Amino acid sequence: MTFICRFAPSPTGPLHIGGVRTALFNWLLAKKNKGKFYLRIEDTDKERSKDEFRKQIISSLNWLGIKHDGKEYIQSKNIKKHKEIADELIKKGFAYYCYCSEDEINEQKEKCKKQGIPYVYNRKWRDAKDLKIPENVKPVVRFKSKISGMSSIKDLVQGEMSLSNLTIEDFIILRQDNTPTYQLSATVDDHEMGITHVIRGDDHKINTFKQKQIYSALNWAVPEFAHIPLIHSETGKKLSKRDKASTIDDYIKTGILSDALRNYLLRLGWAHKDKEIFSLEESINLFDLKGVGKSPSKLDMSRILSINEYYIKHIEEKKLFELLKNYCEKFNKPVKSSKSSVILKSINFLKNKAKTLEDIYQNARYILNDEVKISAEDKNLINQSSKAILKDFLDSFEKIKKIDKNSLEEIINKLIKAHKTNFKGVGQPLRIVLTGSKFGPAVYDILRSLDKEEIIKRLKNI
RNA sequence: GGUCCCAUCGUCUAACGGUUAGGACAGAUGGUUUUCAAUCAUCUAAUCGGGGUUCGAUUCCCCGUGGGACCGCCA
Repeated sequence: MTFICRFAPSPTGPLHIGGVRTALFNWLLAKKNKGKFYLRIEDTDKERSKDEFRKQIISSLNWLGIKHDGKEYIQSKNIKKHKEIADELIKKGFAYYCYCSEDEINEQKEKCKKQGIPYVYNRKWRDAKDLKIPENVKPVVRFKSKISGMSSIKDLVQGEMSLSNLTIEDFIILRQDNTPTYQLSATVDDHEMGITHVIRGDDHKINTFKQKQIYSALNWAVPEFAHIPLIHSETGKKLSKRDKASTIDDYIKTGILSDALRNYLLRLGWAHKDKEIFSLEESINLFDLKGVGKSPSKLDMSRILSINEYYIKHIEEKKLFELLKNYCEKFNKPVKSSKSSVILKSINFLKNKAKTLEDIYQNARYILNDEVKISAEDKNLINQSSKAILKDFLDSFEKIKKIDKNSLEEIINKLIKAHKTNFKGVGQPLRIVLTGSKFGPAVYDILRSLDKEEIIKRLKNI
């Protein structure tokens, strides 16, 4: 069996992390089964669709490593076909013109509200042979939805879902301005693209019942559906664009690695035994719909950071350096080319206490900046005796020929004895003077990553 | 409100109807290192409630409770 999957976002806003996960699951399923993964831009809402969002969606997907097969489908280009299908449905008696004005509909809704009963369009024009067609109303086209019995769908994630057909109204497939609605366009396009598996958010469950009726009216093969639970924000609500960390760009800016985010998203609502870390290859091989849970899951930033930390520590250092360089360039954090080689050489310890690329950058600032700024608070930590230690250090340091662990250890151990202190007594003031911070890489690492003159300069600065 | 769906540590989740209910993140404690946010070790912590079915229920069924989604001429 061939698997043809798709991701069909509308370019009405930046892609958020829930959408990314939907795309990922579709892509994984396609790759696993050596099928196809298509991208369809659903841009039929002309008012809200923006080309910049289309671009943002594609670049977000690419950043995660998700590439669609073939060229992207632009839904609006297929409108003519959608209309033809609407006509066909009318001819075959599966759809009809409805001349109810918007006022009339609103009236109905009001009435229902007052009576406390749920609104469903009253199907006034469904079989209206004797009704007089009003001249001043442009009609919409409605699909003749089933009015009796039950429908059920075997969902690959949700299992059996069923509902009474009466709860589905005669939904609109062609608007007053003769443009197709989502229910029609998506169904026609999925059919034309030969989609075999639709993985989408479970907010589409009801749509599936509607769309399935269109499939059967047209005698089209119905694809398999898998409705995955939505991702909730940390506060437990539906993820919205207002949530801070909701778009891919937010994560890129934080300094999250794409492999880490892919791994996190994969494990959110899906599991394979006790396994936590999945390489790209393992993701593809091990992913299955059976492992997807039915309940919504909350976003957990500390977990994202933790997985990110893992990837930072485990990927090849050269690659990490490239990622860091790109990150700094993108976010306007200057890295002089003269410092580049030092950073590359030092990345093995700069990454040590870092959860994000931003953290690595912060750890590297003492290399990148020529001026060391020491906060007043840290300056207070350097008292008179610390100054004496630093001075003695400088004297001995200037004399050594080669900066290596042995020579440095010798100096520092002598100082510890001479000043009757411990390593901290020497190490902390040294770190503050050299980096401007109490925290950071090991003192020996710092000393070996800076030029001798630079160290002397900084030591004299106190 | 109507319809549909869901329910295991704080979070993500594992567990052919039989496990001391497991792992990871977070949290706590302790060790180590050179400051620590690194590292190692240990610990705390869950089957929403009530009924069934069964020798036995986290697992199956019903009811309740809680949460979510949908209810657009948006997608």
